[in-house]
This record gives sequence, structure tokens and C-alpha cells, in this order.
Amino acid sequence: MTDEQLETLRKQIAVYASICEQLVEMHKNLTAHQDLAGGRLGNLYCDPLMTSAGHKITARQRWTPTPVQLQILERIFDQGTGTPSKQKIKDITSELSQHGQISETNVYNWFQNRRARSKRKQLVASSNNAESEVETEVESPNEKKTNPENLLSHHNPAPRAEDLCFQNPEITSELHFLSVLSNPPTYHGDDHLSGKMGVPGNYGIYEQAEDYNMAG
Amino acid sequence: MTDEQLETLRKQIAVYASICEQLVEMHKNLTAHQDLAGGRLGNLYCDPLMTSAGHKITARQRWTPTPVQLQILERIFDQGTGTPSKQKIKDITSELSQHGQISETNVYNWFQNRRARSKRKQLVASSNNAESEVETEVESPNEKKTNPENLLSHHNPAPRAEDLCFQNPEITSELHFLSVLSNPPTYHGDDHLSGKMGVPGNYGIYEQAEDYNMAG
DNA sequence: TTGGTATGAATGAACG
DNA sequence: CGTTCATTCATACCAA
Repeated sequence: MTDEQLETLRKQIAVYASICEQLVEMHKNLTAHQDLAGGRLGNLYCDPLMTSAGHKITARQRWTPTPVQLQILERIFDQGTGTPSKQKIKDITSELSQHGQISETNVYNWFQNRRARSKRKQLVASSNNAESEVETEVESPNEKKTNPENLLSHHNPAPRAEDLCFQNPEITSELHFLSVLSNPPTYHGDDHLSGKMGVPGNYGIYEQAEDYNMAG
Repeated sequence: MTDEQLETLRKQIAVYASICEQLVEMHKNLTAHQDLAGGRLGNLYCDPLMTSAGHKITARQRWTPTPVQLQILERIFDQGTGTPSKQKIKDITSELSQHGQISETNVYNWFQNRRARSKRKQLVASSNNAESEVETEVESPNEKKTNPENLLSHHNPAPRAEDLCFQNPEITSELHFLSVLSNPPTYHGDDHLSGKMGVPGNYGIYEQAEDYNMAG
């Protein structure tokens, strides 16, 4: 079993997770207020699932710069050219392609990430490493970029399956079993947060508990 | 990844298939009695896990569209109305708020981003138009770009999972396909398994090419 | 194998 | 509008 195949399976699961979630929504919708209209789920749209083939499954790996490429990239980055233009990107890509597979996207992303990472590193370093418990829960409405530690912003810790409330306990149990398994290998998105550990799990296929601060 | 885990994943998919079937059944029953009903489907999930944890779910900093919302947005986007008017934005927002927290700003940004990225994708695709596979071309109607899916190219123009047709009885066809999967033949080779067991032409739920392309 | 970390990639939001 | 930033997610790689 290769990783690609495994990943394909994971994505399959994610697809069905999504389907199930939406089905559950429909079901709840129907059972909750049977006389209360508002559901247009029955006659909504329906995207005919394309039956076209498409077997580029073996393509899922992300680009990994070779040492030589990395060296060149670092050198260019250190030259101060913060944001290479499109043409520059092409140039660099052409240059690097002599040392391995690479694309403009890779170069572009690399610079983006590189810059962001440097910035964040500096910010965290200059700020302070002593995280106290007095983190202000209020996020600056205008400068949310300056408060990397307040929100306990690990991602959804709860497996989605548990969120599904069925009327049938049988299904619920099934989902329970599911959730255990669908734990992805790892996840640990960010380390810039103060001191809390991210919770592994959560494939994040769908969100439902969104409570953001939206600016009109 | 071992074979046992692979087997477990298969079981998981099978379970999802079962769940979907039952949900479809339930939905059918409910919709049969009432021609079309259903109340506002809020996100009134009962999440025993989170509540037991004690703390509230962390609010995200940025809006993340739910699958349903994405589906609707994509659909509207594909309708050609490139620049939704203010009123249109309001309308869409109202519509989408039935499926999760959202604001007009989100909708506006989404369309802006969507368009910009489509454009850029198109641009890059034309520049890197090296070769063309004849796989999912049928699925790229207009601006979906004719991406060169070479070996290393991993992005697919396929719609997301939410594009799956589930609002209609036609979901049964998907489930049917699924049942095939849940009956895993032990003979599966390397490429065949992952190559054909996916939803046709649709794997990525979140992954999507953006600016440039992963050329090979 | 399992768990953690580094980092490539996706995307909502903001800036000009 | 096009470009860039910031945040998050997912995967490659490494350590135990």
C-alpha cells in the first residue's frame, strides 16, 4: 500500500464525510420543523457528478526543493529581493529547473512562505518568549496580526462524527467508530502560539461552528 | 501504512456508505410525507465532546466556507455573473447564512479572490501549456484551465466534494459506486486501487491549484 | 510505527 | 482589480 493510495482513501472518506454532514443537515432540517418551511434542499441544485475518468492519483506529493535549489533560493532571498516579480519568478524557475523539478508556483510559494516565516520568527523573538496567562482574549479588531497567542486557536478538536446527531443510535455508533479511525497521522499546524498544544485529529473537512468576527 | 490500516480505511468508507444510504432513506421518507418542508437549518449540532471539554470552541479568525456554502458560491460563480452587485451580494449572503455564519464581506471577498485566482490560473496555464492529457478535459468548461496534469502536477480542476449530487435521489448512484468499494477485492494492484476507486475525477476537497501550476 | 516538526500549498482578507 | 499578507492545513521528513 503506497501513500498515495492511502491518501486517496482518506480523501474518499472526506468526501463521504461531507456528504453525510449535509445529509444530516437535511435530516435535521426536516425533523426539526416539519411545518416550518424554509428548506429548499429538496429542489436545490444538483451538480451532476462528472463521470469523467481522471486518474492522476499518483500526483499528490508536494514539491521538495533539492539542496541545490534551496541554496540558490536562499541566496536570492538574501539578496533582498523581497517580492520577485512574475518575470523574476520565471527566471528563477528556469534556473532552478536545471537542478530538479520545479515550477513557478513552487518558487512563488517558497518566497511567500520564506518571507512570512522570517517575519513571524522575528516577531515572536522580539516580542517575548515568556507567555503568561494574562493573554487578552480580546483580539485587536484592527490589528489581529499582532496577537498571535491569545486565541486558543487550535483547530476543531472534535471529530465531526460526534457532532452528527442522529435520531438513530445505530448510525451514531457507526459514526463513532468512524471518528476514531479518521484520525489523520499528524497535525500540528503552528507553533507560534503561546504554549498550548494543538489537538491532533480533525481532518477539517467541514466546519459548522463558525463564530467569527465579521466586519460588515 | 500497513494493509490492516488500509483495510480499516475500507471499512470506514463502507460505514459511510451505509450511513449515507440510511440518511437518504430517512430523507426520502420525510420528504415523501410533506412535499417540501424543513425549517431553517441552523447549526444546532449537539456536540457532547466540546461541551464536556468545558471551554467554548475557539472562534476562528477568518471565515471558512462550509461545503454547502462553497457549493452555492461556486455555482453562482459559474453562472457567469462575474461581478455581483451589492444587492446580489446581500442576496447571496442571506442565502448562505442558512448554512453557516457568513457576512457580505465574506461573499464579496470570495468573489474577488475567486475571479482573481481564476484569471491568474488561466494566465499561467497558457504560458506553461506544455502538454495536455486527455483526462478531465471534459470537466473544464471555461476558465477551469486546461491544466497539464503531468506526473508531478497534482492539482486537479475537479470540483470539491460538495459538488457531489446528494440533494436528489441520484445520490443513490454514488452510493452504489460506494458499495462496490466497500466490497474490496483483495487483488487490487498498486495503481489500480487508487486509480479507480476514487470518485471519478474528484478527489480534492480542499486542494486546488491557485496561482501557478505545478509544472513538471 | 508513532509522534513531532519543518515547510509546501491553499485561501480569506487587506492593501495599492 | 490585481497583488500581497497572514493564517491554516497537509505532507515530507526525522526522532524515538
